[in-house]
Amino acid sequence: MANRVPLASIQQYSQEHLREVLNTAGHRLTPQREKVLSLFQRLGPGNHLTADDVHHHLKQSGKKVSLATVYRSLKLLVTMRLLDEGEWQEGLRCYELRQGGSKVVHHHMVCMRCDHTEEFTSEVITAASRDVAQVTGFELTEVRLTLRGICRRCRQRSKAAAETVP
Amino acid sequence: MANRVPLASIQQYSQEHLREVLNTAGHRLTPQREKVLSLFQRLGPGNHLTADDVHHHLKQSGKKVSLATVYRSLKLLVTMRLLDEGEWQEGLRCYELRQGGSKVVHHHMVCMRCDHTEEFTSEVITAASRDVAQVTGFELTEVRLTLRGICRRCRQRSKAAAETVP
DNA sequence: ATGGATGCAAATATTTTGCATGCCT
DNA sequence: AGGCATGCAAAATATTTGCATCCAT
Repeated sequence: MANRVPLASIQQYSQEHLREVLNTAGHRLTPQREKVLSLFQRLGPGNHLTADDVHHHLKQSGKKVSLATVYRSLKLLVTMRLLDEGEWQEGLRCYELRQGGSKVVHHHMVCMRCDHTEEFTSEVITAASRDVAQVTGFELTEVRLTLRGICRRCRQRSKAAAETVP
Repeated sequence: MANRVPLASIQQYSQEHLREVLNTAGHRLTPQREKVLSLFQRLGPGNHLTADDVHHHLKQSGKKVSLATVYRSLKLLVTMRLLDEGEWQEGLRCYELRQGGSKVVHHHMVCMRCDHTEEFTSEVITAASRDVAQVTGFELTEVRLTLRGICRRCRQRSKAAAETVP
């Protein structure tokens, strides 16, 4: 039987595609930009990295890219819609691989206690968002939903603690 | 006929209520904290201010609160659930008055061209969020949805421009 | 060739913190 | 009174920018 590769994680942009995206917008595909993006691809979708994280990861892999360039690259890759920017952990500006060009919308559920982030998709929410946008005459580019609360694991943990010390 | 006051905007916490909320959590109601919060109440809900904005506004009103204290107050008021924190304009950490203690959830629709922000509510989205949370065993505290795109006004403006120069 | 991109370091901007003093409870 | 809160200034972070040099197109 052939190896199975989860469809959802096939998100490798070919170098050619990357070059085209950048060139079309008057930018260049430099080794640094490639390194930054391929880091996100290596880690897979759902990983949230700060500029500093990216810088460290790259340094550890022996691929040195200056922090300034990391900042510039992240900003560019966001405007190129290859990455998404968000603040998932309190006060940290993070980046993640963008999923299939605004087709696959995914949302986040963040535990305020342990900071664990789960992702999910919801047709209902996407549809509802489209409706709202349409009524308002808004041309929708991006739907981002974040649920915050306490995850199952943390709830059970605190429940157990409460029962131990009644 | 008596004066009409839009119900939705009655969001003035009394000093007593404030004091109680803070004291219960072991904090104090200081003039500074009151000033910060009352600024948000003066401007009304739907206003997004950075720490620096708050500092300036207060300074202009003759009420001086040190920037450090503004930072400390904002952080505290967020944990007290009196304010909400978010990044609506690219790269700016902003705060706004929290609406009716997690009962009235409101979402944001941000125009990427003119940065104008509209707010809206959606029962469908709220309900769907609750469902997702329940299925996952997640105790939901906060639902935050942000739609990004181009607002009607900007779309019309660019359409008009396109027609002028065919 | 040539203009955008990078690295470095310096400049800015943002946020946090130590400490003496003040003031809410 | 006692301890949390403030102001100030300094420190720690985070992000941007000027400029000489490099390199993708």
